[in-house]
Amino acid sequence: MQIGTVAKETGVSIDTIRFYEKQGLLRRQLRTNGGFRLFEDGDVERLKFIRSAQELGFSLAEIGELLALQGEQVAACSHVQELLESKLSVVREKLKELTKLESTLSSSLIKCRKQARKGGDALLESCPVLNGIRQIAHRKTKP
Amino acid sequence: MQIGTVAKETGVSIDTIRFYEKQGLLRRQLRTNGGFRLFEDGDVERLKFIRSAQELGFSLAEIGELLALQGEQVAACSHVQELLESKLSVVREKLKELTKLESTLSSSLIKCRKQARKGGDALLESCPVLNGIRQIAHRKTKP
DNA sequence: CTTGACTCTAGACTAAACTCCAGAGTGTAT
DNA sequence: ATACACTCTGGAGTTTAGTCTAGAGTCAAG
Repeated sequence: MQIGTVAKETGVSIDTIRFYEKQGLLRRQLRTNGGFRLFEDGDVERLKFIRSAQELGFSLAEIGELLALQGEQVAACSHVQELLESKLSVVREKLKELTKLESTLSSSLIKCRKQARKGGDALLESCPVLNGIRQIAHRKTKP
Repeated sequence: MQIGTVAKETGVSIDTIRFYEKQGLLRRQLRTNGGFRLFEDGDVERLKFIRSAQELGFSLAEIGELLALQGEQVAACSHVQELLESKLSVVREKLKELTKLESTLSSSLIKCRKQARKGGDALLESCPVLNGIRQIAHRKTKP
């Protein structure tokens, strides 16, 4: 498979694929005699993994670590265990924050819809969401 | 109030305040004869609003929209609603994937602990996972 | 009036994560 | 064997959200 095909298959641009290779997220590829990179299915998987980890808010550097952890062989090594533990706590922290955010947003949305159904009666300062954010800003008044 | 005071009060740096002004998130401030910016309580509120909206995952551009909407009560709500809806769906998608990752990582960790209890800590040097991470770390050691 | 803390501007710089480009070479269908 | 799509490299440019700098000016106190 050459780079254009991989790009189409993963939705990751050619430039980005080369960039990832440079960053060490993909191994240096096999090449044709002429120097064209040759990819296999594993590389496509890897790219997809990178993309989804990214959507979860991991940086490329972190994804590099995660990729290293993806190896099946969970080694008998306490350092690895530590690493897993810290990654996991990061993930759980993110989960918590996102959950909080989800509920804030969805309750705002409910208020917003309610307001919309009421029609244009309450004009002044009527958007509950904006008011809500204002309140948050106010609550956090700290030195 | 001058800029340093506002910075202290909001936790937003002086540079950042000037940057926000340039970006149109704060109005062009009144000035002293000498050209020093003069701020009022409203500006502090606005900055706090910006900060909390940011924590909810809004970009500065989006925050600019939110701020602009504060004047026009009627149109505001429906536009805010749109923003909210799209934010919310992104957040929910992330939550789903993060949950998946959480379970992957935690099951790896369980395997890892099991292995550790079997007493295989001797092979620290040959741990493939660590080596992988070391390589990345090495790459990142820049001149 | 001088000091010292503060502020001004324009513009350069940073980090991450791409994205684009020129100019050259490669692969393949006809 | 030539056209044409594809790929190569190194390096420059982009975006977001700031951060930093130099060199000049301002303000309040002593």
